[in-house]
Amino acid sequence: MSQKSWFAIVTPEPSNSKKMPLENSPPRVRFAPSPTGFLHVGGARTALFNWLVARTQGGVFLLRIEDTDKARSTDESTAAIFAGLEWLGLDWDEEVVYQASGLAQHQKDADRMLASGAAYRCFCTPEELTEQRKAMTVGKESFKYDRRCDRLSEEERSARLAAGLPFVTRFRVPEGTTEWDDLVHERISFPNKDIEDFVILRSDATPIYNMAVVSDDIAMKITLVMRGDDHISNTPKQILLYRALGVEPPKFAHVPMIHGTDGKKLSKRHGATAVADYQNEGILPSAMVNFLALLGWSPGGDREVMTLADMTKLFSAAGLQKKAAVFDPKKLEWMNGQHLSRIAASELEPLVTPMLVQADIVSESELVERREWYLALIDLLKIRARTTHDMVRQARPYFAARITYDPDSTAKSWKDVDQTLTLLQSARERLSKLHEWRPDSMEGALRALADELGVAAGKVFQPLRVALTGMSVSPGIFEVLEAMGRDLALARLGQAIEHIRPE
RNA sequence: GGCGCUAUCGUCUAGGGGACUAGGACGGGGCCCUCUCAAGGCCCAAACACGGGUUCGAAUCCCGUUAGCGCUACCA
Repeated sequence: MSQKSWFAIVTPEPSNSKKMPLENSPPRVRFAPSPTGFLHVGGARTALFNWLVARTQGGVFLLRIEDTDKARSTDESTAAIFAGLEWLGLDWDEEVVYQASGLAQHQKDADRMLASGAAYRCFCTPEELTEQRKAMTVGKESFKYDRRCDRLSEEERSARLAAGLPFVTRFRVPEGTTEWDDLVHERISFPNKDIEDFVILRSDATPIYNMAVVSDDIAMKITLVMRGDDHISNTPKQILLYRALGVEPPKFAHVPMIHGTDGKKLSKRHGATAVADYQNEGILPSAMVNFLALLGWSPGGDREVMTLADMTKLFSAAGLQKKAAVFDPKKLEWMNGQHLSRIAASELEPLVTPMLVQADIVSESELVERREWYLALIDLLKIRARTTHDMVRQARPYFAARITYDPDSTAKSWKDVDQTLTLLQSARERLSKLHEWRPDSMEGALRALADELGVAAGKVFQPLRVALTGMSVSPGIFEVLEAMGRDLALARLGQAIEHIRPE
C-alpha cells in the first residue's frame, strides 16, 4: 500500500460520498487512545475501522492522545502507539491532538454550562460522598448523587464560595430519555433517571473524561464517534453535554469488544495483546490488519484474505458485527501464511533482511550484492512459512559455512551409516560431474542413482536433504541444490560425509 | 444490585420471512497429490441458547427466560 506521510494534511474530497450510506458528507473521525501502554489489538482494530470509514468516504482520520491522566501516561506509550499505527499502515491526517493541551477549552466549556445553569457547584467532599454511598447501598438501592448541593440556598452557596471551600462542577441531568441511532446497534435508549449528576470538573478544575472528550470532539469537528462498546454507557452523558453546549451531537458507532479464548475481555493473561508482540512473532502487518478487520466486520459473502487496499473498496458499517469476537491466534497464523505466500519478494525483503542480519546469518552487504538470487530465495522460502521467523529458520543453510544437524532428522534418514555414506558419496560425485547446475540435470542424475541402487527416489532425496540443510523439511531437493549453488552444495555434502564417517 | 449490550458449528462468520436437508473459513479427522514439509484438491464430524407469540411460512420480526459481557469514580 502506498504510504503517505503521517502528518500529511489531506483535504476532504466530497466526491463519492453518496455511495456510502454511513454519512452524507465526508466524515471526520478520530482514534483516541490513552498513552498508558502499548497499542492493544482492540485499540488497533478501533483505529482500523475509523481509518476505513475515513478512507472509503474521502473523510478525515484524526489521532488524539488522551493524556489527561498524568500519573499513567508516558511518552513511551505515545511513541508505541505511533509506531504501531505506522506498522499497520494506518496513516492519520492533520496534527496529532494532545488532550492535555485542550485544558483551557475544557474549562471554558464547563464554565459555560455553569453559567447557563446546565451545571452546578458541588461542595461535597470525597469523604462525604463515600458516606452517602455507603448509606444508600445498605438499602439495596443503587447510589445516585442526591443533588443536595443543587438545593443549596443562594446565601449558603455564596458563603461556601467566599469561604474558599473546594468544589467540583456537576452536570445537572435533565428529565427525559436520551437516545440515539447507533450505526451498529440501531436505537439505544437510556432513561435519564438512571444517570446521576456526573462530575465534569474536578475540584482542581481539571476535566473528567466525558467532559474532555465532548469538548475535544466539538473542537475537532468530529462527525462520527466510532469506539468500543464499553463506551455505550458514556454516550448518553456525552449527548447531554453536547445539547447543553448547544452543539448537535455526532453520530455514534459502537463496535464490539475483542475477547480471549475464554470469552473474557482480552488481557495480559491471554498472552500477546499488543500489536508489537505480533510484529515480533513474525506476523505481517497486512495479515494483522486483515485478521483484525474480520474480528467484528465482514464484507458479506466468503471473502477473507484481503489487503488494506481491498478493504478500502469493501468496507461498510453495514458489515459491522454486534457481538464480541474471540481472538483466535491459530487463524491469525493461517492468515499470515496466506499473506506470506501472496506478497512479492521485493516487499518481503525489507522485513526479512534485518531479521537475517540480526540472527547473524548473513551481512546486509552480501544480500545487496546478490539481490536477485536473494529475492528468488525469499520466494522459495515464503511458500511454506507461516511467519517470517519460519523463513529465517529455513534460510540458514543457504548462507552458513557450516550447519548443525537436527538429531531427529539424522536418526530417521541416516539410520545405516555405511549405506548413507555410500549414498552421499555417490550423490556428491554425480552432482559434481554435472556440466550444468540445473534442476533437470540434477534430477536425471539422482534418479538414475536411485535406480542403480535399487531404491525409491525418496530414499536418496531425504538423506540428501538432511545432509544439505540439517533438517528433514525443506523446499524440493532440486530447488535447494539450485538455490544453494554448486560450491556450497558440494561442500555441504562433503561436510556431511565427514560428519557421519566413523573415526 | 441497577442500567445497558449481545446470543448461528469449539472459533471467525454468511444469512436480513419461503432459495436452508443453514453456506464459507480457522482448528480437528480422513483421503489425494508427492522427494520431506507447507500449499493445493476432495471428503467427514460440528451450530440457529430456551419458551412463547406474529405469519400460510421464521435462523431471520416481537415478547419473555436464561446465559455471557460491559458500565456503574473528583480513571480514561
